[in-house]
Amino acid sequence: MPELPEVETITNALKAAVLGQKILGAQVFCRKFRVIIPDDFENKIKNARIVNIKRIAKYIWIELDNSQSILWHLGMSGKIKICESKDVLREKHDHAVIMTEGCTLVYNDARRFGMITTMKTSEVLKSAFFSKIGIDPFDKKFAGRYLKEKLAAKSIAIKVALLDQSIVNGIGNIYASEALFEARILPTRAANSLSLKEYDALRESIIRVLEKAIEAGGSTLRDYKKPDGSMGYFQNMHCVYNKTGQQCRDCRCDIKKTGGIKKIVQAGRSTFYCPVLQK
DNA sequence: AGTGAGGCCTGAAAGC
DNA sequence: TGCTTTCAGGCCTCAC
Repeated sequence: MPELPEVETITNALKAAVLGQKILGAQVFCRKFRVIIPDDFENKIKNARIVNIKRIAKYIWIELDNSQSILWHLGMSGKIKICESKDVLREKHDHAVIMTEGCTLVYNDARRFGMITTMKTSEVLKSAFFSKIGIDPFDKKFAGRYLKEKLAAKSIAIKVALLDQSIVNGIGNIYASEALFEARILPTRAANSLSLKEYDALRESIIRVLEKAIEAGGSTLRDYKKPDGSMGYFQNMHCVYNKTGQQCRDCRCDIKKTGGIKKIVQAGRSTFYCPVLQK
C-alpha cells in the first residue's frame, strides 16, 4: 500500500525512465476508478512531451508540454510497471497503458482505489485533490509547533490524526504506527494532549521513519512492487507494524507478562504499539 | 466544526 | 476439500 516513501520511489523511477520523452499514445481498458478516467484522457496526452515529474503528497504529478498534466494516485493496491518492450502482455488488473518513446507504463490496480486523470497544469494545485492537503513532512516549515497548533482543537487519538492528510500529508497506516513507536508516544493519546517536546519528537520520528523507508526503496506488503518489478525490503525494518505478540525491538520485557506488541483498532484501522515503551 | 461510520474494490486468509 | 465470511486500507461522502 503505497505511502509517501513508495510514491517517492516510484516518482524517482518514472523520472529516470520517461522524463523528457514524448508520449506516443495511451490506452485505457477500465475507466471506473475513484475518479472516472475522462473519455478524452488518451487524446489529451498523446504527442505531448513529459517536462516534469514530481510527488505531491501521495500523488504523482506528470507535467506535459501542452499545458496539460497527468495526476496519478495509487490508492492501496496500485502499481506502475515500467516495461522496456513496446508489446506488453496484458495482465489481470492492468487498466491503463501509456506508451512513450522509450518504454511503456502500465497501471495495474486490483482494488481500483487509485486514480489517473488529466487536468490543466495551472489547475492542479487549485484542484479539490490539494485544496485541503496538509504540510509535506519534508517541508522546512514542518515543526513540532506546527503540529501543536494544527492539533490544538483535536480530541481524536494522535494515531488517527496522523492519518489525516489535511494535517501532515503522506503518512499512511504503517508509518503512523512506526513513527509513534519511534517517538515513544502511545497511539491512543488525544492529539491535543502532547507537550511541545513530544510534538518535536514526533516530527523527528516521522521524518526519520519516512527517510529510512525512502532509502530502502519503499516497503513491500502483499500489494506493493517497485515499478521495475523488484520488491522493496523495508518490511523487514518495521518495528511494530503487523508484529502482534512479538517482542519489540528496543525492550527487554517478558512478553509472557506484557503480551508483547499490541494490536488495537482505531477509526477502523489497525494500530500496533509497544505498551511498555510508549507512554 | 469536529467526528465517526459507511462505501468503494478484490484477493488472501480465516472460518466452517 | 470447498464454500462463505472477514479483513486489509486511501480517501471520499454523509449523518450527527
